[in-house]
Amino acid sequence: MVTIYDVAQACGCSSATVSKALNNYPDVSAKTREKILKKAKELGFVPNLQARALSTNKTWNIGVLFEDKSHSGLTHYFFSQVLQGVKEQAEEMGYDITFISKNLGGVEMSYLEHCNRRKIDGVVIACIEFDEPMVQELMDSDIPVVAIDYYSEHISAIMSDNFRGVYELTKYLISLGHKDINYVFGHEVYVTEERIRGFKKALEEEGIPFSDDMLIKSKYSEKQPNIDATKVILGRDKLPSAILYPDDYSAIWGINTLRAHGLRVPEDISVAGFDGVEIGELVSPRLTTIKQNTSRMGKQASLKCIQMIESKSDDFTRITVGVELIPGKSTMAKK
Amino acid sequence: MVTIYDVAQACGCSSATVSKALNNYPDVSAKTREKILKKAKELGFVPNLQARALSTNKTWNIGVLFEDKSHSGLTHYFFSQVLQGVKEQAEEMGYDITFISKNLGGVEMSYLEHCNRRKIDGVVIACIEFDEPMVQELMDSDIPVVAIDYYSEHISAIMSDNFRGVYELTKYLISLGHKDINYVFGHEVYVTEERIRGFKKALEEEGIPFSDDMLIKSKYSEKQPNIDATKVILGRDKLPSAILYPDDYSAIWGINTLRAHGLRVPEDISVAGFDGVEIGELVSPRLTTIKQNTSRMGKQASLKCIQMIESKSDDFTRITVGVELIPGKSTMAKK
DNA sequence: CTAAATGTCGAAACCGTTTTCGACATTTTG
DNA sequence: CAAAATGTCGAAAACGGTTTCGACATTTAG
Repeated sequence: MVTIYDVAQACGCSSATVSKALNNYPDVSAKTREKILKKAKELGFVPNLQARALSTNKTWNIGVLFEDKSHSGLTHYFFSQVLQGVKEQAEEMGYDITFISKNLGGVEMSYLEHCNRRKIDGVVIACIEFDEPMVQELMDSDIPVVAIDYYSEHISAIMSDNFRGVYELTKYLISLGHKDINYVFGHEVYVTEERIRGFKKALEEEGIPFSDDMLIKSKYSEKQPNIDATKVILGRDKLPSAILYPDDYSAIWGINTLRAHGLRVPEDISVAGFDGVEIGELVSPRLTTIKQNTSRMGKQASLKCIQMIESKSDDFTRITVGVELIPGKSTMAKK
Repeated sequence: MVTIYDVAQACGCSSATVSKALNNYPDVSAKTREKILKKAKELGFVPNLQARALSTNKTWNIGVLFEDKSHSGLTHYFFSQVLQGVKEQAEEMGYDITFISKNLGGVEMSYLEHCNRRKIDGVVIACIEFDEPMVQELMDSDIPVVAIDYYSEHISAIMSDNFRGVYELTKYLISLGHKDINYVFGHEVYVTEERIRGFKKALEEEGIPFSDDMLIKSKYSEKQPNIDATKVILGRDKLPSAILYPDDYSAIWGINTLRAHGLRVPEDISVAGFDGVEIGELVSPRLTTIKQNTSRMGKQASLKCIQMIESKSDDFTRITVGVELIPGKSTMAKK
């Protein structure tokens, strides 16, 4: 391995000067700088990031907390796109991203300790159980943290405009003549609350009375709970004319369940999803859904995280990313 | 930040002894070890990985090359599962994974240089254009490298049993009475060659003559090429009774194209995919496909990479991961 | 022309570990 | 009991950079 000392020797100068030349310090003459850069390239010098980090205390590394708890791989269909955004933006700005786990070098440890050992510059948290004490510990630390789809007073966060999403979706259904709408919703976190708020708001604005049984509790991205929720609806005396599901996958399971029960979608009942993952395009009928701008969410997360790192400001911000209504063929005007 | 020196001072011993105690060296008495460990915990000592890496030359870090060139996100549906396997296995063995890009700290560089700066211990390459000179440079370096779905004489690689996959799929179709089978195949890489070999072998064993026009060239995971390929088939005088597509997505686009042409699947024509991603389950008719064991592929990649790192052996191995036929409803017995 | 300002460089300390090797104390062996 | 072996520890160098501060040379100001 050729070091800064080798370059110094080859140039007949000190390591300090080499370091300065390489880092564009002003106090090195153009001539020596030239010579040093040339020699460095010639010798194939590659700076050692650990050594540099040791003295600068900056690793150009942002950690990502991302667990596929269900091991279903399904959560990936949404979050892997977010992750791609995180990755692209970080790379563009010169940062690497590495996953934070509970094990380093064979030693079990908390997420925070992992970050501290690696001297991670900042962290993006996505797709994880935010209530875990370990996650909270990390968010409470003084490492810059950006969360995706999580609400807290003292943390920067990126979220879709969930309120507006469901609001617009519901308005759209109402505009198609639907009044009897059910909303199968995911587990109770802030994101879900916002969506339900959007649902109620749309109903209210259109003068449709809300009642609790319009809401059916389910889970995000899980098969059985959504099949069960659908069966609950099917067991009722009077069927709604439209159903919203927590996400696109759930909607598809819902559609399959409705069909198995002899109902046609959208002729007998309209169905909409949420997320706007590619699958909605492929399935027939093409799913009506709200598309989240996953790439933008990821990029914003990286951007915000890096801003926090570089400004050393610990001011937190909540950034809302716009969503888009995708009218498909799984919904139609009520007859 | 509390360092090893702080611990040493608090214990009234030298930093060397602290280091030894922490790393289970034999030449430190049980008593002092106890005291050191206790004090270290008390003071909240967290070892600095960069400092350690500087002297041990080991970073507990494996790099991952993973580019979503098409930006479609689609490649992710398969590779994100592989990646999950890579991640899980690496984490279990104490390694972190970080993505390798062409930019570090705002400086453009090759993948190899990136690895060298970070002193990555080893690399897993997946989902990338292997022909790129930069990728070749990395594979030719003396960093341990494991590739996924790539064939080369001097590189360790993980691959599905592609030959057997298409072989069994074809045999299955033949067992359903199909003789007139077309194979829409992806771009020409080793994986594809193997699959075509499996296709031919199955035909041969069943005494069905092979002809070149049974093969239609297309691309993996891309919409238009597969629609086009399907149209080529539709334009022929005599339609086949079954079509194999390069992957599940392509199969679905194929099905949609066939339907748009008035054909029913599977009644008029049988269709099969490849990969076994979840979407095949959701779509109707449920797709007949070959399921690749993505998780296992990823885990094997990490495992092999770490073995190479730790044994310092540069012997390369090719590991083949078994596949599974998933009979669905997109194929049926020929009438 | 002298004093001050500026430009260019290097010695050395520092970042936080690991590891070698020798010193010393203690125990074992003969 | 002396010699040898063993156990326990620390000084110091090494890993590969960055950065401060002072030295010296050169240019500018007065």
